[in-house]
Amino acid sequence: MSGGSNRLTSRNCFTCQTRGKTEWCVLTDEELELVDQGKACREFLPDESIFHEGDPCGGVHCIEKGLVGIRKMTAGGDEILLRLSHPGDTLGYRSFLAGDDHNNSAEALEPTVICSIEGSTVRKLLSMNPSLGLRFLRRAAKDLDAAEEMALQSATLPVRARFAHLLLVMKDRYGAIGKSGDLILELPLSRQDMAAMIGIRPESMSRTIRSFEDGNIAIFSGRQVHVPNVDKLLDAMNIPDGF
Amino acid sequence: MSGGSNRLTSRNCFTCQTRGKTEWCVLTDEELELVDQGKACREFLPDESIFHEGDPCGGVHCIEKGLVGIRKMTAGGDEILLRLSHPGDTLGYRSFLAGDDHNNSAEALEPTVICSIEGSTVRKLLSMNPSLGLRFLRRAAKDLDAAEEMALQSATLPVRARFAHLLLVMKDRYGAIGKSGDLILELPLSRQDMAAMIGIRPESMSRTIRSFEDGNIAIFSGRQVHVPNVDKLLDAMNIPDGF
DNA sequence: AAACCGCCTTGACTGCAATCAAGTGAGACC
DNA sequence: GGTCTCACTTGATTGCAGTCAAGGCGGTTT
Repeated sequence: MSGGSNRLTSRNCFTCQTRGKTEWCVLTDEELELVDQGKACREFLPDESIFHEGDPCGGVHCIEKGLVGIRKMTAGGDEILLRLSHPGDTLGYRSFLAGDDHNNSAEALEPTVICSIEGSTVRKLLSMNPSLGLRFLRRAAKDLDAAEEMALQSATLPVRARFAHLLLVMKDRYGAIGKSGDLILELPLSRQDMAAMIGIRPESMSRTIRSFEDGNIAIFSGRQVHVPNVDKLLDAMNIPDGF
Repeated sequence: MSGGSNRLTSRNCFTCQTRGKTEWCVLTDEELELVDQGKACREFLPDESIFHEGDPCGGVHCIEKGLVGIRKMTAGGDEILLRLSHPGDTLGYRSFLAGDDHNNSAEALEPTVICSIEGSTVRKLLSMNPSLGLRFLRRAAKDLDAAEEMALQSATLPVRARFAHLLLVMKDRYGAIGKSGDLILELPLSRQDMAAMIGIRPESMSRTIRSFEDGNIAIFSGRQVHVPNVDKLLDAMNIPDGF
């Protein structure tokens, strides 16, 4: 898939740092051996494509290291960034299970290592070890929740609120608490990718950032964000409604 | 859950008409006996609530008959209709699997019969019969796809396009072909529920309908829709983009 | 019959975000 | 150094959908 400049690399599932936190943690040594034999690992640089919407889906892809953006586009060429995927996340399981082609694209946002597992191997594992399926089921349930939450938001909330929400979500993974209880975010995204995450144009992103700075809600410099008062950010989420 | 006027009724899983098309079709007679014993069936009239957002999720609910709307609301009180669920669909499996409270509400839109299955029974079945989990996994994959499609649409497409898309989706289940190749839809929804499905206000729904009628794209009378030319409806989906 | 209610429609207005158009600044390449 | 490109910003304008307000229509109640 996606023939390109990405390089083959060699990895070992048994010593994989991230495996413990993934769906694959339930595998026995014997089953893991199967994965280790059958996988193919590659390195991707930022902006390199891992797979494209419409590509046939021949298996699943596990992120060992790096950061991946999942994109999806409309017929008209508008694109949104559906979500970010992190080490331990398995990509393409949805399309694989549904037996469809990939219905979205995955692209490295940072230097990334991906281990790809053949569909036949995955099928074998699912029938050998029922726990694996249940793990993925739980994972799908979570993803579904997130997707519905996002649909709800982009259907009902104005841009300011969506952006405030985005920053608050980012806090969990990319935030750090400063000395005086303030919040520092080190975002992994460009402005246009942030715009794509909440489904707006870059110009609107720029203006929204400006308005947050004017209101002292958050100060942006490059990809670093300084939030003096998290409560003000929470307020920005709730402006539209009177409760 | 949802104590109300809904009435108990008695059903038999072994003779259930819809079971063959559901995830439960993989159960053995022995396993099905477990379901049949443990289930509780109730009848709901239109507008009656099956469960509410925030209710504890004690199991899953299978629709035997009728039509159910899945709603979700924002902090501000705005509500959208996420999807319709039909006989054979199992409600609440997401919250159940994730171990959360219900994160959306289910409400009967037509006279409906619901069979509820205890969480403990479901857990037992999932461990007895691995195929059941895989079935639900495939189902979750499909739902996830639909949810992402919807998120994409409400983030990027204008109201006209979203409504055209809705009508086209409705075609599959509620459409019939007229004598001259035209299309007749018998919608199961009020105008305000259609508005809630695409995340707009009833006023905007009304105006959009009007504009479809003015453009001879579709004629509405009550819940019946007459589409003289499906291609025009397809066009309405693609107006925003130039390709 | 009259009053009421919820659903729907219509009109006037407002405001938010898209669009169009320029301009800035930083890094890559020659 | 110079220019090219690309991400980002800013400004001016437009247009779509939300809001507010009023009225119609059908069904039910009294």
